[in-house]
Amino acid sequence: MSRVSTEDNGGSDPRRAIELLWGVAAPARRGPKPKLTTADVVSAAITLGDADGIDAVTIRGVAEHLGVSPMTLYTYVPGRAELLDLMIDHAHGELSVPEPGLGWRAALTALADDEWALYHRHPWLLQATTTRSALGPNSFARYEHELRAVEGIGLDDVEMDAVVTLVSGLVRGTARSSLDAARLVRTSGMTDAQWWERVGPVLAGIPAADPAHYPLASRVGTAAGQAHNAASDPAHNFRFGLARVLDGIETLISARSEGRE
Amino acid sequence: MSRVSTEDNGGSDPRRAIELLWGVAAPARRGPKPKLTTADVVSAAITLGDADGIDAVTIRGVAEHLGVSPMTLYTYVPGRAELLDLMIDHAHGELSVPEPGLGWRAALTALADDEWALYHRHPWLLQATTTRSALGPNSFARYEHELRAVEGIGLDDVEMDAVVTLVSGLVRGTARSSLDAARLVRTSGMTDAQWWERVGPVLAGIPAADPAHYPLASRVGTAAGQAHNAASDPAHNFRFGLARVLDGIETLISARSEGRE
DNA sequence: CTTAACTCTGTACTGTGTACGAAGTAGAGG
DNA sequence: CCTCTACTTCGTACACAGTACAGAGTTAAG
Repeated sequence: MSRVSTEDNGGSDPRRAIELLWGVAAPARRGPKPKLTTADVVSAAITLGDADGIDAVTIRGVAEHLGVSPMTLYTYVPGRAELLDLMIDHAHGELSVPEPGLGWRAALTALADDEWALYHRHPWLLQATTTRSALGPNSFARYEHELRAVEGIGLDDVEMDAVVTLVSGLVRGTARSSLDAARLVRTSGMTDAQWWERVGPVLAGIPAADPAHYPLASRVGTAAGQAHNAASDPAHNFRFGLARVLDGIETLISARSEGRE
Repeated sequence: MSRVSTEDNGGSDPRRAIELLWGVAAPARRGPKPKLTTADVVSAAITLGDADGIDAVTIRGVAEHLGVSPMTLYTYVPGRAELLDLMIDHAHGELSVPEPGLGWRAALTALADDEWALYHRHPWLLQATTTRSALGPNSFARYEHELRAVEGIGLDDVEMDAVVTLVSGLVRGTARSSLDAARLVRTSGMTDAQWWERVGPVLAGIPAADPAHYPLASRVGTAAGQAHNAASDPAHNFRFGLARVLDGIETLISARSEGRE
């Protein structure tokens, strides 16, 4: 199956998974010396994922990369799902903390830029579901830093949570488009331009697809396409979206401070 | 593999796929009467997807549901990837057109609500990648209607495109969280509350996870959790996010009209 | 009637996660 | 030192994917 994306865990024992995330494993008291560590496995998996996407992160693949038989990995990791969770939290450890004293707008921008870059370094991050597995130390720390950026600007706790979730969601969404587009170029071997050269004529031969039926779509689509030199420009969508979202947050903050004065 | 999500096409012949999307297939001139139509296959696939997610949409499963052998489907559809594309465009046909004359804010809200509902009716939509396959008639029509909502309010073409992409991206992102959360409850058999009952004690036993290390995160996380009666509330995130985004767009529109006056 | 196009299907190949059980290793208890 | 037992490693095997291929059966065109 030519598969490409978000995968997730079934309902395995959460205890073991959390202990692995936080690195609290009682070291083995007996038996042969392990050849590997859980960290080795995670790091090999990340190498594979960076190179060829989440689908390349197979038990067999990781094992081969480590020079070990597939079943050996189950000593270090309960299963593939938990391995993905470990990869995710590990990658989030690469995120840097924004300089303090930046002001909420600059701080949120820095966080967003950093996250955007992270997803582009590790595209598989957006191919794996996070829900409920954001319980690792690095994910916790990230949330803490995001909140710090919007603390003391007149929002209540629930609003602070909503604001950082909103910004983070924007980054995830636009980065996802960006990565999907890049992957499509790779897998299809065609750039956007080449693709349209192939597809344009086919579409032109279909009466129902006449641009006259979609006047706005064809005008605006063409304009946007020319402005960006591509059918879509996720980086622009990211910057544009962030600007709008921050403006919207600003409006909220103003409303709150007016209400109090 | 316990898989859960966005999948996509490799690099198959786009011509056949587009002809299927637009329904321009030269009917067979010879041979036995087909038992099925492509529409039958698509509709069976959607039934399966609605019931059990994208992973339930297997060639074998769809074939069985239709009472034919698996290989038979390849007469109607080039492969699984193209079947997903057809499902996507078909589902987008369910979207309604907003009443005309609503004003951009109400119109965008109506579009967003409609899309939000669509994703909840057909959760598999967000498990399948759309990029470059948004070439079907219903996807085209949708883009046209979105643009109509923001026409004539002082934005240029590139901005109009960016605005509808932003709103649509917000819906996709928040809906995705919503569906991921719902699926997790289903697959794990635990509600959010039950989950935290299991996980809380484990986390409490880990020194590094001491709330004191994450003061803001624990305060705000707790507050948000209590306010929503759940660890996260995607529906609230959707409404909150949409309000912020629309405010941000309003700021842009004001800036544009001031600049021109 | 012949032929060519078309539908349908059984078999088979590759690749996946992982359950199971056997084999080997090394510290703990005596 | 010997034995036990926890531990690591790994070969085999199973269920389930997508789909390539080849053959059999069916129908309209010439």
